[in-house]
Amino acid sequence: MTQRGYKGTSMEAIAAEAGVGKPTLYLRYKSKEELLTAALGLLHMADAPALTGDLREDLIIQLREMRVWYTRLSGMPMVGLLLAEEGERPELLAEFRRLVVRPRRAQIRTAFDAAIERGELPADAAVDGAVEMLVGAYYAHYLAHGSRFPRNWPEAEVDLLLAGLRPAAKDTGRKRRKSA
Amino acid sequence: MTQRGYKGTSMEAIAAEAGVGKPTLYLRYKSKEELLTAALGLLHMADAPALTGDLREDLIIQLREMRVWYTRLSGMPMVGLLLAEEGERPELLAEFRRLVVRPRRAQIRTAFDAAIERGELPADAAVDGAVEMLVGAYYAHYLAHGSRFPRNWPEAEVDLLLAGLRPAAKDTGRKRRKSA
Amino acid sequence: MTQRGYKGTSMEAIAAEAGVGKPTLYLRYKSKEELLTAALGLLHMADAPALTGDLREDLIIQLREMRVWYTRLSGMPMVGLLLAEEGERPELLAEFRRLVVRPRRAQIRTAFDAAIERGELPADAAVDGAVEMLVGAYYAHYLAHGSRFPRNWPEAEVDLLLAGLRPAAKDTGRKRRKSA
Amino acid sequence: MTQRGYKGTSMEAIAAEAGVGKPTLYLRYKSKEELLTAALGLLHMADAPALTGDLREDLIIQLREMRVWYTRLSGMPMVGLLLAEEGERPELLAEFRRLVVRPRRAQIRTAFDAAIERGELPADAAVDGAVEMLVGAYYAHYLAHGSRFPRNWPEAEVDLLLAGLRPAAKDTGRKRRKSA
DNA sequence: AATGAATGAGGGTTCATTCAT
DNA sequence: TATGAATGAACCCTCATTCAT
Repeated sequence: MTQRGYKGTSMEAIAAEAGVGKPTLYLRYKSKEELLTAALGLLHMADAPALTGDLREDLIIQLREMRVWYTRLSGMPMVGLLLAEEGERPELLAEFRRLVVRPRRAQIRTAFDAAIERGELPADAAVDGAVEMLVGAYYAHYLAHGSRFPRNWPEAEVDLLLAGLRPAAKDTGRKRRKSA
Repeated sequence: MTQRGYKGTSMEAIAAEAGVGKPTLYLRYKSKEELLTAALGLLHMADAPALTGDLREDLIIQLREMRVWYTRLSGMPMVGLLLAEEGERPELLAEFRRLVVRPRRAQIRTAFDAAIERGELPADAAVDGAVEMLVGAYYAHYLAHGSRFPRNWPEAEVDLLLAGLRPAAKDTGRKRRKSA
Repeated sequence: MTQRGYKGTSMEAIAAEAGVGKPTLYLRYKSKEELLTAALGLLHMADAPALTGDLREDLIIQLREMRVWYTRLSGMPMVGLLLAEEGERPELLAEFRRLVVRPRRAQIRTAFDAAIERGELPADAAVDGAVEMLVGAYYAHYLAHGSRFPRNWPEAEVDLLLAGLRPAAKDTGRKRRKSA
Repeated sequence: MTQRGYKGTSMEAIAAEAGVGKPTLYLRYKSKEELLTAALGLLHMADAPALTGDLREDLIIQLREMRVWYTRLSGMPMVGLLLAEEGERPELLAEFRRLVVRPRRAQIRTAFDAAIERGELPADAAVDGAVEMLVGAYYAHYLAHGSRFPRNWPEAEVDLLLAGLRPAAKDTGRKRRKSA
């Protein structure tokens, strides 16, 4: 389903893939919409990885996981589907938010919160904005370049986020220019 | 078209919206695909706004424009469509990249480059990554919260990007916590 | 189907005639072409009638059967369809050759071969040409006069073929002038 | 038109081929049907070739011409079209009969009649049947084998017709077995 | 509980035909 | 006289959905 759009995904195909007859699907789900909503439920995220005690490390891990998750589950085509269908079927996107978007953000926030607790970050750090930039960079990169990411992509993003562009005093030396 | 996915967008509907008969569409476009590709061509971006000489200001203007553009043109449902259909019709996404994604990035880069020239930023600043985070934040926010953005969203994002999360010495005072 | 040309034969019409819905046809046949090809398969010829031991009699029986077959199955419109569509869909004509044309010719040849074996005909008789003239006369008559044939048409054709036009010595008395 | 069936021939194509706009066709012909009927009128046959004084020769010439005519004008697909459409548009076949079938038969008859006059054939020879067999052999051969004819096909057919299969007394030596 | 068979509705596309010029 | 542009109707085909078993 995640590959061909809402209309492009046929009950026939779903039934065939599941090895059952079409009417059987209707025993369990009242309609295609209900079935797809339920199918989203299978997209549970992995449990949060243990925190390492180092914010940079934690964020890199999160980005890596995010990339893996999206790659494995054809996440971007699916997100596309949800965005495209939002006007007609907002529950699908809502469900995705509940099951994927919010949990992922919560995980990342946890890393930030731990850093704040450790005093690594000020208590009023713009955590929400930071989360948005981190995960957003993934979407932006995908949209611009497709599914190929440079190997050190998570590190580069995290370093950039943490240090900011404008060197407050001296360059930390971590920043790199990305090509492409 | 931008609201219902490739399969969900019927020539019938397009024709009706245009106030013409279906065959009339086929006078101008050989197929649905051609029509949609051509439709993407109408999504030209506005010309780059003049640079103000202040990087922060320039970036904020860019983000504001981006938001306006996406809002007016139902950009996110359309991006969704392109992502969802990428597997089947990659030319559509490619065209969108050519017409929208790359030009927008180029505009933003111009602002960064000017800042570098002015000495506001080091010559090796991670401009690509920064661009990706800025525009990505838009996608991420939309995906998480829909089309409603806080009024000061551009400022918040830009400040965060420029200063970074980790205060080099003392807080600049510009950062704010966003409230979801 | 046999009445209106390939393009003129609509799945809708076929479905209606069969008393089912259009999609039902697609359950059994992947496309219109497949359906028509399969429909040709139903045109099996009857088994060869037993040989009588008299060539003239055998040929007359064959021609009679041919006429009945074509009349009953709207054979000429169908042949027309196949000829008309040969450029676009040569498999249809090929199938017809396999299922109808060749078997009929084989049956008629059998009668000739038996006659040769009995010594009624010389071993080098132009059997192929004779077959072609016999069945061809049917097509020619239909093309010139439509589906109405004189009652003694088979006899007249056969006698003419067997004796030839040019009386070798004495008229056999069997030939008759046909009246258009 | 002769290549693609009634429905398969579009006014668009005809207009394009004629180098005019579609509406122009409607100035001259009230409908597609009328246009096609008129188009049949262009299929005039060549004038009858002069008689040679030898029946066999004359018939061979006729068959040769027939073959050339049909080959050049895609006659068989056209005949197919007419037969296929007979149920719906009998005028087309009627016109073809008037313009082509009957004139050709008349020409062939002329050859026979001359032979009768010369005393080469008995006055009551089955001329109609003979004509039918000659031209029919063309159709039958085409139907069975397509547009490829053996080089000596006219001679073989004529000889067979004139002498008949059954040797009245002695083989004339002209008959040949055709292969395929 | 499960399904093979059936279908109404609709999609993209093409065609003969007609306006408006 | 000629045509570019438009269209109603129809065609092939697919899909979500439902019977009948």
